[in-house]
Amino acid sequence: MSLDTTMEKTYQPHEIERSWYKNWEEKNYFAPSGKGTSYTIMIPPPNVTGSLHMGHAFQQSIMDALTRYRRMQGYNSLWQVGTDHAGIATQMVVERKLAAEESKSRHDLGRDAFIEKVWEWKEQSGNTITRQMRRLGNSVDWETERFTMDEGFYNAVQEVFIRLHDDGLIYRGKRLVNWDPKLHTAISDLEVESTEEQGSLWHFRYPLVDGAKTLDGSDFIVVATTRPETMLGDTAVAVNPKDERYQHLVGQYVELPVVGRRIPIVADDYVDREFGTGCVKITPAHDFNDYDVGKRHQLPLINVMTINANIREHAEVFNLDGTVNTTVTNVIPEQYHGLDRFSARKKIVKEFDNLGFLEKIEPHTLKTPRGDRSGEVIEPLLTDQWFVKIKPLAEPAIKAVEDGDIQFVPKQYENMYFSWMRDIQDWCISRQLWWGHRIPAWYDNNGNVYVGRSEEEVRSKYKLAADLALSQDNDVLDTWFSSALWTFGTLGWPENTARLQTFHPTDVLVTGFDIIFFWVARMIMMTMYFMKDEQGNPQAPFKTVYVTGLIRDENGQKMSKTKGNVLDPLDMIDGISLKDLLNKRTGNMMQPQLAARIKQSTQTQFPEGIAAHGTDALRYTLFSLASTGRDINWDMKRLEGYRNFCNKLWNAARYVLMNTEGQDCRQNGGEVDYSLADRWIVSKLQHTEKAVCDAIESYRFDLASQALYEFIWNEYCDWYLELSKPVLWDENATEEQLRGTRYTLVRVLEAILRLAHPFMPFITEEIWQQVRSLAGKEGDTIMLQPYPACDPNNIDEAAVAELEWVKGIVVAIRTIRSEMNIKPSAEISVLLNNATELDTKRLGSNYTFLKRLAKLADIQTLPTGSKAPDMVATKLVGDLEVLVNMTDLVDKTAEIARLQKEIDKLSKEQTRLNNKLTNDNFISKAPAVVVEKEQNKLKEVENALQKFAEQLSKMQQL
RNA sequence: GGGCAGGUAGCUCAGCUGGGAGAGCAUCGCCCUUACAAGGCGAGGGUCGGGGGUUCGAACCCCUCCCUGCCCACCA
Repeated sequence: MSLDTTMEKTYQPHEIERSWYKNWEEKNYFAPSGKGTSYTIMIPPPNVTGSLHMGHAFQQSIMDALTRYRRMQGYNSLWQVGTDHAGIATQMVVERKLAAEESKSRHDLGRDAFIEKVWEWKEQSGNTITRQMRRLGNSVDWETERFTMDEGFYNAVQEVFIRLHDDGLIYRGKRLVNWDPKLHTAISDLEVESTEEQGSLWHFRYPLVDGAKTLDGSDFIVVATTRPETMLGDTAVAVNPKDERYQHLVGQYVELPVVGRRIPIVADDYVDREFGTGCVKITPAHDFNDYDVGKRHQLPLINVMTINANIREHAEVFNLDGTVNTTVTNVIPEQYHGLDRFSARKKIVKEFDNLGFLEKIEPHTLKTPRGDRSGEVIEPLLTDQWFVKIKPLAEPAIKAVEDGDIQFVPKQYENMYFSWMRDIQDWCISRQLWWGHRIPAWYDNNGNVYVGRSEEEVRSKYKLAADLALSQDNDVLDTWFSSALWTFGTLGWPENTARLQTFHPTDVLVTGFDIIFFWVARMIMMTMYFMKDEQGNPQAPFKTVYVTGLIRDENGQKMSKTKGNVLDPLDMIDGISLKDLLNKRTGNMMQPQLAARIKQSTQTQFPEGIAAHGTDALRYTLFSLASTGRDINWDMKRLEGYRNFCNKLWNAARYVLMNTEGQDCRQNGGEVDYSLADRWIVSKLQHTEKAVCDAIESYRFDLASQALYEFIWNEYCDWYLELSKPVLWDENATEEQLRGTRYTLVRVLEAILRLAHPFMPFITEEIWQQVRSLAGKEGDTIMLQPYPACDPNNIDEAAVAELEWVKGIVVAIRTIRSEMNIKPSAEISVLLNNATELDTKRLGSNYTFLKRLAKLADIQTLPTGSKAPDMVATKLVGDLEVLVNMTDLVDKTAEIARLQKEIDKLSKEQTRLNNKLTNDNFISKAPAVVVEKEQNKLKEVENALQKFAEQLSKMQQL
């Protein structure tokens, strides 16, 4: 063996990873080959100004493994990369920066200058995430990188908007929408999160007029509300039509206190008789349910709030069709003007109290709607917005999943998809932001709307006079509107490009369950509307949606900045000092008061900071934890374990190189004489190849990584490398034997590298480069080598059985050694009793293996008729008795205890089997094979028991 | 209120269409054996959330309850 290999003693990932990625990218290996069947994955575009978190690392590792796997299998593989402009999120970041650095708001700059700032920020920070993606080893096609606001996407977005509008599927109207008073924009239903909060239920008296009385003679009715301030906009009180208490009052009026407006009492099924008082104040302009009630009863809409959710000086009054209502008074008492919602609430409650109209206040838990970005309480507000009429788009999208054209993995997410899609509401797509795709619509001074690509096109399309003044809509589109076009927009649509024809529809979408509605569903709808196959049928954007779980911290908590438990994937790759980690976790916090606790928990958990583990270890950990659909509780110990695994593979390669470099590994052919171990490991490799491929095809990356791990560590390293030593170090070995073992060592290692490459791209490439020529392979990179496939012809079941026999004996002897406290250095002799002809034959051909692996002075069969020595320790391998000679090492008590333990275990098993086999029902009803199996087991157990019992009594007599 | 997922060793999780439970880490021994101490060899540890049912046989199928997490929904 030569020790002059160039490999370091431990695996040092950092430099290797950097240089290989650079090499791959420069050589353009990530680009589709242009040959073979196409395979496409579209990356979920991360926020352009964002940075990589564990969720990205997880999903991208999976996409990379799939892409590398298919690429190696010869598919024309495209992993499309790109980033998202992320409207609200990006705009907020830049606004915050602007406020912090220049104490300016976006309004101080004005729209054009602000947008320019965002572009600057995008240029400046936009490559953070792409740089991080390179560190992960992602084999994305960088040459065709896209951005959701690049020129091509701009065209696609306009085209989609205009066509949907012209097809009657986009409309504009004054509607009640979810309004974020902090961000000053409408948001969609999906961007509203409801949280359970403690509030009150206020009971207000509304005086009846025209002499009306309740059944018990009161001249007022009592309404219950959680939002007193909206009473300024009440336009009715509703009761249930079946409610005997109030039936007679339907059609009567109350006079709204504070405001003095006469409003009707109406009957509506919406009202629950059991809740509150059974009387509900109706405020159609500030509550979604009330809006619907208002529609049914032709009530006017009175908006009492500004876009800041402050009380207006004059209410805006509208009819249901959005026209201005001039008959209802718009007066709001002066003392409320300009108050925010919550101050107004207090003041109104106080006023009711003063008037004697406050019946009572009950504590009440309610669901408060909050904006997912701002955290602000959302206010239903009447505004002019653009909507997509979604039902016609949803129908084919539902059918595609029903028919199995699109499959979710795991399947249970289909239910989630269906339940949302079947009850889908029109999609509000306009946002009152500046950063995004501006809506391609123009208005004249009379409020007429013209939709088109440009002012010029609009003028000609609608045949407008040249002097008609037009101005473009100020709003931008919901970010998800453009990302919904991702699968085809990135491929050149609306042009019918070659890329579009080759790579669409795509194969699999890998994403988190949290954006199934936001993105996946909308992508399916949009794609199916715009993309058609040759027969004109709608095309699905992808065949499979692989839904990943969330990565949580070791306690199952969601990782978040405020909890201070965020782990940066790059820190696990490159390592980070405690000091830097603390800075990262406590610096720039929105709630600085949390810093102390975060500091403490971080110090406890990472007293030394985080060590560098390398990309491959990180990736392998992610794969091993990726059982479908489950959230992952991150475990640093697992990461360490897989770092060790990388090192194991590295050292196995070192061993192989030490023993093969400069030697004949049959690169040029030649006769070979394969050892049992050679034939065994090649057979095991076939099984592993099948297991790994099957697991990848079914998206079970945990099973794939486990099969690979077990093969490499427990079979190749633990047994095969050890078994190769007696051959390689045997002075009497023939050239054919040496060649056979070296050949097998190298070839199996080379296959392992290819098999593992999709999971651990860097270490496999590095080692592969060194074994390539020894393994007789051509090619510049492992990336483009064929993926190993199981060949049943290479499976030698007889060799597998025989090697299992060898392992059985070796393990039996090791166990005796350990339990009898025999020094590892002591060479012992072993006898095999009760040996069959086959045992004897196997012993003959595996003598040197056994001697070396069990560290024996000698091993032989006990000749028939001769008596075994008295002082032996016994173990059974099937019917074969393994006897370790203890004459010089006697510890009678230990052996008696050991035998007793064996007997106890066997007795239990015997009882169990006996019970089963004396049960007539079992004998008569269980399948014959099962009965036979159990009978054989019992025979074996009884046999073993007898032998141990004999041995025990012998020992006791000594 | 409706729906989904999960509860298996101290921890994190596997367990394919029912035939007495596995891995990694942790723990406990023994070893610096010439690829690897980021290692080697061996050992201990589980009433598979509770209860009931189907079955010769249940971690797995059915019913029921308990706990955890998530999604959806208008109770003012």
